Amino acid sequence: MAEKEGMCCDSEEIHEELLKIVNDTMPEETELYDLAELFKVFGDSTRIRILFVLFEAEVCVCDLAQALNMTQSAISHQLKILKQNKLVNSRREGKSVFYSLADDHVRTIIAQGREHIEE
Amino acid sequence: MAEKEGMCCDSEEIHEELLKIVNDTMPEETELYDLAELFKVFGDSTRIRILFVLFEAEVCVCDLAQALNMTQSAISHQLKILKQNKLVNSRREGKSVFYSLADDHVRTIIAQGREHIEE
DNA sequence: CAAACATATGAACAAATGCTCATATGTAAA
DNA sequence: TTTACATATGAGCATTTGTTCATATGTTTG
Repeated sequence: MAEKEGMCCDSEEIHEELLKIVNDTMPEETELYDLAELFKVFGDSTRIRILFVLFEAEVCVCDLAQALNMTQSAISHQLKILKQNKLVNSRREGKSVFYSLADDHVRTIIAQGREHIEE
Repeated sequence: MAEKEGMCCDSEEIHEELLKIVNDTMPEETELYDLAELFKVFGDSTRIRILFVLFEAEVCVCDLAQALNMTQSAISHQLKILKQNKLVNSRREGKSVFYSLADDHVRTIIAQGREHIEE
């Protein structure tokens, strides 16, 4: 067999097999990107805190800002990201907009995360 | 009752109740930070791809680099982050270092993420 | 309609992030 | 010990990200 560029670890069979398995089981490029994008949303403590508030109740923007002691603008920007990624829903009631959790995956994902860091 | 600074939405009782609930159920500052830190790790498609390879087998660094068509250095940097957050373990065998999944929370978290984006 | 309130949004800026490049460390073979 | 291979790591750089500030949009009330 001709030498292959980039071979390493002195193994040859394992590479082929590994590459085959990876090709078979690795999700599509776009799914990988979407997955990373989703977790990026959970990767900010402000958004995590917003979600913890929404675990308890449906809350309007200014209440969120007050509960988390942050600017209305900062909260609003983050809510937009949460909504774009379908983690929250919004409902207008008069001048206020109330936000709530979109589905239970959010709870599950965060619960698993907590389990992990508690070891 | 004296007017409170920062009141909003023309409600008063709800605020107090909300703030109480939030104080009771919101995790500690450090846990929130750690949680966000953990999800940040999942929030990069390179690291996600590494994890998908490790779902299938214990793999050494250069094989990972080859399978994902990336630099050894880039992979090594990301593996360090994965290891710091206890998502992977490593084991030295001669010149090579083999990486493997640390525990099943990783699988669960990613599985939940996939479910979410598939709606 | 105008004024007040609640929310959304664009620009700007500082901080964090991921890759590359060069090089250091660690291990095995000659 | 020297050489070669596998991995780790620090510095530098371009990109992304979260907040602030100013302002726009949307809604209710006077």
